Amino acid sequence: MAPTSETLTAERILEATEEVLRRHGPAKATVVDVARALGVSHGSVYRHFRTKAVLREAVTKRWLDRTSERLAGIVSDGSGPEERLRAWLAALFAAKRHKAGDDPELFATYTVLTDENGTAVGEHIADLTSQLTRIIAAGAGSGIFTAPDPAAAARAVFHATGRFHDPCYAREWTAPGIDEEFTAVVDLLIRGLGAPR
Amino acid sequence: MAPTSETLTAERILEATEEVLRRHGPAKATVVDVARALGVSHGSVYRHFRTKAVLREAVTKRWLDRTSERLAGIVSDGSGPEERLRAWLAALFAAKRHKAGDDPELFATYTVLTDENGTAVGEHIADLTSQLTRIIAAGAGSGIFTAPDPAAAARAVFHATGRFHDPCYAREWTAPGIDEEFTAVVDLLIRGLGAPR
DNA sequence: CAGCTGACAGATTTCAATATCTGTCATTCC
DNA sequence: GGAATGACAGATATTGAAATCTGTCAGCTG
Repeated sequence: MAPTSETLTAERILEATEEVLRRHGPAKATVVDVARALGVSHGSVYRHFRTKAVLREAVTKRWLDRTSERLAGIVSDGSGPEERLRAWLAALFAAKRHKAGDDPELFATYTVLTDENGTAVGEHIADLTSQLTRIIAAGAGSGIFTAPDPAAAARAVFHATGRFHDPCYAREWTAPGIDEEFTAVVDLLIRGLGAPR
Repeated sequence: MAPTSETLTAERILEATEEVLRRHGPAKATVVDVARALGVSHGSVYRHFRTKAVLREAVTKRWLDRTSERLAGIVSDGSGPEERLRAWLAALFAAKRHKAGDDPELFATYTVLTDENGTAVGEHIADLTSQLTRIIAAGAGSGIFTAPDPAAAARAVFHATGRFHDPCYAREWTAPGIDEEFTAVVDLLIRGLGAPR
């Protein structure tokens, strides 16, 4: 709909694809739609992305990366390890919950995208657990946490909090009492990580 | 296919329904199929179950209850609270993993049934957390665990181990390293529950 | 000549007609 | 007379023909 005369870049295609996905949903978003939105032929899109699947994967990666980048800021903020871990987990929960709550349809769209795309999700999770590992390793370094293997501890914490960040639980994120549940799990985990007294 | 002349009971209908679901899958299992399997008219089935949804719910409940009952045995076995908690969580994981692994198609069928049936699932989860509560309360009573609110602690433990019993993770239950992940999470939780040293 | 186009083959999706199913109930059967 | 039947209306699912989409590529365009 906007036949801009700028040169066609992968970036512009990704933006247009996001827009088409937002408008039409994952099932009806076609490469032809994306091309039309850019005012080019669909053959041109295939010059930048070999297949529709590759294009969708790129969009998915961008979306996931935006969350990772926001959280990265918390990893090295000023507070102590325990506060930082709490803040990071709370921020992860808040980020996912907002994505799901603010625009449920768009969230459903991206849930479909992530489902069809294990690789991008795997990298995203690796990203997140690596951030968690840094927080826990710092805590172990300063004697606040006991963690012989910080990476393993990070994975355990990540898995144990799945209920508060995994999309398959999204419908429960609006349930009353969910914040208490979150706090209960995080408290338990932090007690578990704590150095013996 | 088996026009037995026994009287038609709810029990017999449930058995036939399980069989039809096993054979045809959740999408194609019809009330007419169930009636045919019993050698009766479908009107007779409606005498015992008001709607198809009610029938499916009853089948779902039976299936879930079978798991609950198996686990109930562990709640009051001889060992100490920590071992009992470990054994119970491991048994829950093992039960679910076997259900998923032994007959993936049947598991997929019941996953559809549980998805369409929040109430039965809710009761099943209430059942399980109540068993967990008893274990944790016993541990708190003998000073092994610290748990001001055993029911809340039980819910936290149940949520934190979701990765190892929630059907939405079933595809990861065959991944290598899953046992180490399970142990890591359980260790962390048990450390978190432990009385301060 | 680098980038774009649009026609094309095969795969996939849509849509409307057709068939089946759900749930009811007047009637039949023991 | 209590349980079972089967015909029925409306809802849902299946099917196959037509439309659309994906991915390719020979040729156009600036």
